[in-house]
Amino acid sequence: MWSDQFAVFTDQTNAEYWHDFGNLPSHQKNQSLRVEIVGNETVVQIQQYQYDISTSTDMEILSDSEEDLALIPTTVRGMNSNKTQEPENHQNTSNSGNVNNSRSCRKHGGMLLWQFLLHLLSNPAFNPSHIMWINQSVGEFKIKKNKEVAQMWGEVKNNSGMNYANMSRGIRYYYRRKIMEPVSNRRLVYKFGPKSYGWETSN
DNA sequence: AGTACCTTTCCTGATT
DNA sequence: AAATCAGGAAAGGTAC
Repeated sequence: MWSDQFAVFTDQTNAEYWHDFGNLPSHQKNQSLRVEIVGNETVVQIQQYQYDISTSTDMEILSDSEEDLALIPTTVRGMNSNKTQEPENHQNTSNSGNVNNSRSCRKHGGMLLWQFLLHLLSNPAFNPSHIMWINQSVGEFKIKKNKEVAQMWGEVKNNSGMNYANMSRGIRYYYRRKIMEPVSNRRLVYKFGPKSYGWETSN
């Protein structure tokens, strides 16, 4: 359920990135991705199928350093696409390019827990069935199927012993770091904090 | 090898 | 009563 829309790729420095194909139709999903650094630009090549550049002109590459989430100038090229463009003056359009929820991120020994939750929230396969926004404008969401979500988190981490108690402890450790903020008296409700990003509805 | 970071595991006690 | 929440303590895993 997870791997068919998820891919990991590396750049020339062997840094790993993950990419979530979001709502791309299945025939457009493919594991064959390549990343090159050209000048100050990260070029992502998607091979062996037509990638509709018009729906996702640039990829969001999120830094995992805590200070700021610089958007790395990025070009996505479908190798067989006729519509391949060469934007010489790339633009850091913050979220507007990700029409299909396509999303990628520099790896940090795998996805982080809060990014995993955000990923589920942006995927209609799991939102609202397993997890849903309560108030997205303030980052508040509810985990509806906590056991299933914890098990999925275990799949991501290759840990079959993961359960909700352990996963929620990880979330609680986010409070001190302001990645999440506590929500009192609301069971299974959590809230993203100022140190997380990517959930804001407007910039 | 050492450290920093991000959990994971286990726990006790409180709350719903 | 069972599930969930709060957070301490320690250990694991990864990256650098």
